[in-house]
Amino acid sequence: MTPRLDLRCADCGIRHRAVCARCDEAELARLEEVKFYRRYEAGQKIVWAGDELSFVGSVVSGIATMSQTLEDGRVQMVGLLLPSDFIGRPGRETAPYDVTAASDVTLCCFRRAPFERLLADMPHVSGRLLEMTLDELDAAREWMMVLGRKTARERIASLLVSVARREASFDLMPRTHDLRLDLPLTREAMSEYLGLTIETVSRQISQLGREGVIALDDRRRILIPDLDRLIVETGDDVTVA
Amino acid sequence: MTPRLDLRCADCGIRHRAVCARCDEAELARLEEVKFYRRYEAGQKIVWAGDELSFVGSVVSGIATMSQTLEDGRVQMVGLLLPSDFIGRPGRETAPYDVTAASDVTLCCFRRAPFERLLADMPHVSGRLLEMTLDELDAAREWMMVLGRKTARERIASLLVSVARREASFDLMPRTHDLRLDLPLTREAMSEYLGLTIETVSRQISQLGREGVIALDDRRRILIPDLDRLIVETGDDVTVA
DNA sequence: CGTAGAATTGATATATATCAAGCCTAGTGG
DNA sequence: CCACTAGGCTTGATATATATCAATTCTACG
Repeated sequence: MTPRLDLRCADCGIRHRAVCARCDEAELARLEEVKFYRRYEAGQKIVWAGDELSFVGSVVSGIATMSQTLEDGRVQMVGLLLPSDFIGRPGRETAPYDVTAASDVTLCCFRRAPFERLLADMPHVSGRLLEMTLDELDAAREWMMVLGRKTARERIASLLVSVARREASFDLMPRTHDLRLDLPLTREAMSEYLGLTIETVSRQISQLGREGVIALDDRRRILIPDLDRLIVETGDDVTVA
Repeated sequence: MTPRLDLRCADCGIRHRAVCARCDEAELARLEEVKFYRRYEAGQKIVWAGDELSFVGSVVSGIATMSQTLEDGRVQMVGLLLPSDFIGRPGRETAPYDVTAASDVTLCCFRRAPFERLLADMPHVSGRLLEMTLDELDAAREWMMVLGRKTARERIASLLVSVARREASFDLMPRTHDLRLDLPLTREAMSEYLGLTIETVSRQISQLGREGVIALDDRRRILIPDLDRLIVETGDDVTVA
């Protein structure tokens, strides 16, 4: 599970989903020359909002969160960074958000300036980055619906389903039985993502548990006996989803 | 104010902000060959969610809204499209959201397939599109904070400030006196954007009026005597903003 | 002038926040 | 090995912001 720090691109788990997904051998070799890995322990800050962003990179393993804080301390998570997701933005010097490791995290990094130069003459990278950015934009908009219009229960269900979907698309095996979700988020992190308080998150999770929609293994491990049932609880249009 | 439908790119008001912003003469000529204009009246649907998206394009004048609807009718706006904003996404065949003209709208359009081909060999366009998409992503994330954590009053203030900022950056003249905002949105449209009900929007606007933070001209025309005061009401960190 | 949609305003209901207490669980040190 | 602790979580009681329901009032338009 823990990738070695001298991982070759060819052996990389996110090879086919990250910014480098469309690169050929020669292009990979070029990236390989300048990439470097970084590791963070659960809880560590990866980027501070407002600081200079000296590097960009992809999440290789683990989960990180992006969040924004108002003066008075209110916090809103604006993104959940799963393996293959990209951190940082070309053409911007300071980070707009805090990025924090929710679990142990490994990043595959590039110094920002050289990466921007690569972008200019590797359309396979810039094209993939555009595609990923458009996907993120869709995800952000879906989340606007969650935050603006959904009930607490629907928000919890939406979070679980969206993570379940991402995990499922990773290990493509057709799951015959219960989906077991590893969600390394504290109730506090969930509340920050969902625009709720810890207490409301806790109550709704308990409630869904009591009703058998989900089952709680460990406090951070959730069992989904019937994904379709959970999807109904998201409030989304089932036909589209 | 109303652009002629045979507008030349060189005379176009959004020339320096839209996807074509970085194009040189030769590139513009190429776009000019395939572009076409469309006009919509206030209230008209421009795109239906789920339908095939046969074209992409830029807002030349007017305001449009992007929104998403749940089965049970709950609506959330996920974007406000002002002049120079781009509609549609290369590499996707069906529209994920409804797009509606809030005022009379003129679009500068391209058929999707040819546009995608252009993208491939005009890095000035694809690069600019990436940049615009990253900006939209930031805007969507800022809105997640609004929807997840801000009070009704702060939401109203945030909407007004964000539109005021966009307008101000258009006519760059240093405003010496009151900012006059033309906001062609019904209370319903605002409530859909803000994740509130019409009644709450109305009450908060009245309240801000009573306190002199804003003044109401016409029902759709708002006067901002002191932008800094309004910014305080957004709850945002003033030092950053 | 009359009508319809938009907006305002008031009374009340309700979902979620807030305040508060106690309970797990993993890790620590005696 | 076993208290002991601290952080995370759960649960309960109450407060509150916003939704909901309902009645007017505006405004534009035929």
